[in-house]
Amino acid sequence: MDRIDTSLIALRRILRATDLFDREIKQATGITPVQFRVLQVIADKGLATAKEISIRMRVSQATVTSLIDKLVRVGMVTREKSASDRRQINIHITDIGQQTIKDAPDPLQQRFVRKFDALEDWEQAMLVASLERVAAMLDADEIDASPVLHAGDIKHTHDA
Amino acid sequence: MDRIDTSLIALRRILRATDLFDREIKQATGITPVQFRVLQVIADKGLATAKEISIRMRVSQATVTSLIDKLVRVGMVTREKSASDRRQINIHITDIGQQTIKDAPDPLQQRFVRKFDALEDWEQAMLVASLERVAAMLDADEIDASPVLHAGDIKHTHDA
DNA sequence: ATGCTTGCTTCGCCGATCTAAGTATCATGC
DNA sequence: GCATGATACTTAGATCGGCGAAGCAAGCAT
Repeated sequence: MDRIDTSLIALRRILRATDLFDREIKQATGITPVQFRVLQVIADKGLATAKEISIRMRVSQATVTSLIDKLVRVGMVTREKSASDRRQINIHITDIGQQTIKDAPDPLQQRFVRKFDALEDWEQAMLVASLERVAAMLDADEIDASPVLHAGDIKHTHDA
Repeated sequence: MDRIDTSLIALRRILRATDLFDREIKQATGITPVQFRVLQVIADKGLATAKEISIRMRVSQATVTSLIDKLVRVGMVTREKSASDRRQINIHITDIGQQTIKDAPDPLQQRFVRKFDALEDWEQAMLVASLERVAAMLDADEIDASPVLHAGDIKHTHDA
């Protein structure tokens, strides 16, 4: 088996792993991974408009509306008309929502951090370099700097 | 320490890139990414049973049935009862299906292969090692390299 | 004031996914 | 040989995420 195959298989394993972690988030939080992501986006600044969310998640506003509906229903966010522009709706995260994010285990990252810490220094350096390399290889050219990822979005890190 | 953040960000970029490629597949092939994956699995050996597919893709058989239905409808695969075990249905890929895969080879793979080939030998070796390492780090423990994974195998963290 | 634009919701639809409940077939034990 | 149970698949019915089109409400521009 050549290197390319090996690499691709490893990549798929990585993707699959994130996929599995999606399911864990669902278990842990009671909401779906997608809804959780919305919650994260809102939590990022404490509030957000539907438009912002739809852009960051690259889905339609219609989809955002229905996702917000669900989060409102379980009391994790609230809708409030913007004072400055009454067309806009500010979506605020509630204490419950905040707590949900805080309690969410985020196993993908935890696992990664734990194992990463255990590596030798040179190995860490190699991994970092390699991951960046691969990311650069795969990145579409026009990707903006603030990715919001699927797969439950590896959170915690204030990404740049 | 910053290496972790850097790594996580790179990981996100990788995941995001694959997400974008999903959409490209849809565009290029006319079928959905999921259906395309089914097609790939079948193409892998020329034929497959529903059971095999459901295991490899980690979805229920019911899901596979409906996906196969769609591929049959567009003439990319055919169903044929197995001679040896008449409970089984062998799903064969048709010329059209074959052509679809050929014409729309996984763009992720394409891009990766192209860039990978351009790397120095030592760099290729490093990437392979690193990707495998990361995959191993992220893989749930009970999930292993090769073949079988049931949906039921996925452990949900009760206490850990 | 009239009309265009923007932000959000509603509506009707589809795809992927699941569980539960079938149907058909095989494999075993008696 | 046949009843019992396991296997392989399909059907039925549900939920969720997603979309586009149409609608409504509020700003903006001329």
